[in-house]
Amino acid sequence: MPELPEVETVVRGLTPQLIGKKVSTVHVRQPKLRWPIEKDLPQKICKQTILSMSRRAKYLLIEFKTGTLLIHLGMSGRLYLVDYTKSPEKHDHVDVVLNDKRILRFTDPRRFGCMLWLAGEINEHFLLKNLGPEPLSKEFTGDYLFGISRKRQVVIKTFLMNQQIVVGVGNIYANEALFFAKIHPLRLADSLTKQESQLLVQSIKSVLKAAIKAGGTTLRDFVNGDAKPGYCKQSLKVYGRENLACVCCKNSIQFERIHQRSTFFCSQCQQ
DNA sequence: ATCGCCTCCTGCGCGC
DNA sequence: TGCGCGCAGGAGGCGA
Repeated sequence: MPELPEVETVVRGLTPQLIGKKVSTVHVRQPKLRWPIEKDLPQKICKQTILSMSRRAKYLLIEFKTGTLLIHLGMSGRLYLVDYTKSPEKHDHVDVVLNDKRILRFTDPRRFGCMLWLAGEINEHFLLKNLGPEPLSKEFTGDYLFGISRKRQVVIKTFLMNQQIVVGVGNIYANEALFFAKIHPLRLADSLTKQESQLLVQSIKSVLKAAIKAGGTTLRDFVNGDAKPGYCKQSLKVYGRENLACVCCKNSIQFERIHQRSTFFCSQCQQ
């Protein structure tokens, strides 16, 4: 489900609901996630008050006085509030029960997500310390992308999805941003000109901003915290549109698997 | 240091 | 209707 816009949507939806709430109890039904949930995680956050909530890359961060709860939604994770009377279903792995009789519930069928307790300086944590800049920040510029891509012999699409280069760009938005920038996904990172780098960075920013504005992209059954369907499949210009007409030149959209990931592009528009 | 491949896991849609 | 197969929004780890 989640790339940056989806995670951002979840954070924005949940933050006002969670700030100031106190954790009553925590139920961990399935600790086997991407990294196992530590046995003492419940006691770390019980009786503590949620101070704030934020996002770094595709990680959700819930801050308490003594540390931070870090959550990643993986491919299929969801984090949402339910009434405490709603009984858990098959993939509802963690319930954080709040003092207002609501439950912050973590559901993740594929279990590629994670939930970790970080004490102290979070940016030193191994999952966070090597992350690249936020795509919507002022540090992410055409000059930056141009510089960091020199001598890099990886195809540009894979390069964009490398979280050490820039965070938050997943498979859908990598496809979309390359289409907007008219850059072929199989180009080597090193081959981009400065001008193309500028255009690509602008494309990434505008694609992500539009998706955030719409509340994330809905594929299959994803709904955000308010149960709004969000940015829809119809807004995507290339992703999932194999053999359909390019919105720009009417040529048919190509499909290719690049590094095990579905890639869609217009071979006429994207050079 | 960089790159490519494999892996974790379940659900779903498709073809037979 | 049921079965087997391949694929799905992520990303760390390993060997070359």
